[in-house]
Amino acid sequence: MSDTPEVTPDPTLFDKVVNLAKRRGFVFPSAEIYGGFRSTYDYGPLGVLLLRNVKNAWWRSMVQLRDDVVGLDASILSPPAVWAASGHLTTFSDPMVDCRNCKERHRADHIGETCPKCGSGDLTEARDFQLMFKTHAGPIQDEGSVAYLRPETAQGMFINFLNVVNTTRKKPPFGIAQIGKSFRNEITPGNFVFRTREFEQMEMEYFVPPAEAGEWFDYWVKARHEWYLDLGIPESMLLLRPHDADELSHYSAGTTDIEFMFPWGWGELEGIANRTDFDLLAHSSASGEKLEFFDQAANERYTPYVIEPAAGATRAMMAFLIAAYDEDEVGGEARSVLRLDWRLAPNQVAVLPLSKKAELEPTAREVLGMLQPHFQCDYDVTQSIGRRYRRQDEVGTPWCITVDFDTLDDRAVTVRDRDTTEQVRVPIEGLLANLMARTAR
RNA sequence: GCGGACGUGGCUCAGUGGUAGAGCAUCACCUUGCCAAGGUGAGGGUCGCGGGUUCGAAUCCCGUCGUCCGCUCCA
Repeated sequence: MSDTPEVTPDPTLFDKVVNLAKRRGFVFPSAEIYGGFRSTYDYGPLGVLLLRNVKNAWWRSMVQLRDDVVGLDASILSPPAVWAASGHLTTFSDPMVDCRNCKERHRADHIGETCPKCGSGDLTEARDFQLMFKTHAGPIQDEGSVAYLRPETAQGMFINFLNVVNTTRKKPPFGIAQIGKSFRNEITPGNFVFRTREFEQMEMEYFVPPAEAGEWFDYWVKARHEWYLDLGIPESMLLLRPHDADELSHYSAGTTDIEFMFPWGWGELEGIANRTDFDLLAHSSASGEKLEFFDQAANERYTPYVIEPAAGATRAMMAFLIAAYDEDEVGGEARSVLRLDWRLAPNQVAVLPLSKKAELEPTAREVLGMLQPHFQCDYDVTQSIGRRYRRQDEVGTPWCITVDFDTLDDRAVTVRDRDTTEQVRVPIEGLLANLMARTAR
């Protein structure tokens, strides 16, 4: 913590971004017409595009651009045996006591007969806090039908370790990547989509020979840090924070968090953990299957160590939104701009006929049809062109294409850039090439 | 789960016991035609939900749901 950069959180930013997200259709509270449902959010027309782009960027960097990582999409419902073996059934269940005097809550196993804050002995009975969502698979709700919603996607990778090894010919070092929903009964969800009970993870389990665990750990910390930088988060808003020994989770021999300067302070985006052989050994002994790798060259059998970069997709989306939020003044008027990387922007291109007059529409639709196979496009004819540029700025659209009356004669359109507001006249026939060149940065 | 604050059209808010308002936004028409122009008109709220007090409740009381802040918790 001593090397924490000198960056100050900006609490007003939280309201601005949350308000923008709601007003422009990124994120809505779930079940809003019924009064809402705590800690759940729905992703609207622009939010689903942004979130999907975040996940696609992760998948591209972790799977598509590598030959040592393969993908997986495992089930969310799973039997108790998985969570008994992983340790979650015990460590995700905390007996808690409340102090009736000062109202503080503590873990029963962390305190004695008295409340550490006020010294009172007037404590409630220990109550069990089960942090996993429990349900029943099948219509009969008895003990034999108990199932859990996964609290992390990681176990899906571990229990499919043999399946992947047997079907892909991968050898350590190699990884299995997965994006999907996880569920935790957080005691205190909050800060918008930062901590929710239902959330989306982007996790990768990288299996390595035990002797190489240290160097791969460093490799992934660096690689993941660079991913956020590459997609536009300033270095000053990111912090690499190694965990102290006493805060390590039950499976970890070492963890480094990538934290982001949220409006309320530093918050975790991603944790890179050395899970050692904890999980494979646990499932091995619980299931009776040998979750090992046989190294032909060395003629030896071993249980790989696992380096895990585990990121929150919804948190990352929020971080990109906050980092991209900007305001500037045009002609004395404040305007807000999302300076999102084009790869993340909900819409990359907006096609805007200069006027609502009918003669512009066929050409504008022709341009739209030409760009849609390559870019997510918006099409907007309502109100003045200046207002439409600003609407697009506010949701981060990098490029606007304006079709005007000259276009009908010269077959050229105006390309307007979000960040520079510069305009260039481009022939329709060269438009796609012009835009492609803008994406190559 | 505890304590505090709060909940009025899509957004920001005014209205503190007498039949719901403003600005912005949205839509239509006219006008304009490259950086939030103007005009006219329209739609939209049983005031989070439920109950109570009262002749009468957005306004007072109780409950509940949700949001924010602080605790507790946080793989």
